[in-house]
Amino acid sequence: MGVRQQSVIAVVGPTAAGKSDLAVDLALRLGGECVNADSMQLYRGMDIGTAKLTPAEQRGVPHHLLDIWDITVTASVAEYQRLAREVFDSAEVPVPVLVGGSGLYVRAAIDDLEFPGTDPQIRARLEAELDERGPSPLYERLRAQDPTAAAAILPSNGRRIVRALEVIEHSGRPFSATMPSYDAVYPSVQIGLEVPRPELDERIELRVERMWRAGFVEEVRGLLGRGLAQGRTSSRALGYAQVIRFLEGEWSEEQAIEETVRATRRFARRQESWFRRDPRVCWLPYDAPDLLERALARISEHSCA
RNA sequence: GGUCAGGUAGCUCAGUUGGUACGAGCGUCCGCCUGAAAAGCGGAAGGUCGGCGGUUCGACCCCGCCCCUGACCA
Repeated sequence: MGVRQQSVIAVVGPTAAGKSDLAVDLALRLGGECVNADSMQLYRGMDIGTAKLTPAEQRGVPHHLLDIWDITVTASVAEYQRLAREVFDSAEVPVPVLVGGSGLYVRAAIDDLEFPGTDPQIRARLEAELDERGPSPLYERLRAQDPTAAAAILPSNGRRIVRALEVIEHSGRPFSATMPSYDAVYPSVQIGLEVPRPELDERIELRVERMWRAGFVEEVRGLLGRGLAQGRTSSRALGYAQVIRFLEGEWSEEQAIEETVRATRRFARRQESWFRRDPRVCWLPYDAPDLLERALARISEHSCA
């Protein structure tokens, strides 16, 4: 991995805060290019429900890592990390503007995170066991094999227990469950967009309604014909999961809308708590009239005073 | 006007045959997060049990009156 001279600019924050637009503004001013850090916008065909910028909205700024995965493939942070770093390292991208609300993806791109590999066989076996017996026996095993990891993972979190056991078995080494410190491999300036809760909640509701008016249900119907329901990651995307339940007759359309709003708000809270934790993020009010100038100022300071 | 059902956490509702409300789901707040991360997981705060009076050592649970909601009858 190369070490850049020029910082990576990252625009982070909760969903519906206006990250994409600010990223384009920044790219235009800095002669940069956008790099997507939104796990769902990586999928081809998931446009309306992920609030993907249209070509017109991209305003001529090149966007990387959009539409690169088929909806049937399972997402992978490690794979994303490789791709993002390829872009960062490319000479043709002078100023990368990383933009997206997937916290882990942002960190995978810029920070010192190493993913210890995966083994489909082991994974499948552990997952089957989780299905049959629940997390307890798996957790007991983890406690015996890697007490440190066990201490950091809750006994009820089957998913993380499985991954820890997978890593131990696959790599022969303990699963280091401790969060790495915030060591950037790529020098970066992170701009966080801050939105007061009531406004954020309202924006989310409006955005969901706008998606429906824009033909979200039709988009999902089309994707179902291309295997959306089989996509392990894509079928669980916010809004998509809810529309699927509507189309399968389990929920009314009203219910699907309400649930999408609710789930999106919950997600936004999780995003906030993820990004809040990172001391490097420079928070700016999303509606500041001079938002762009302030963001540029932070970038040139290269710090968050 | 009468009869019946009901008024318990922000919301929808459990529950106590009288002894300090085991409440639940949702919502809210907070947190965790290394190959599914728009996923997965955890914690906390919320109630003078409609009002007033009575019976009782003691009432959210019993009695009376009142207020509100819904259904039905006139």
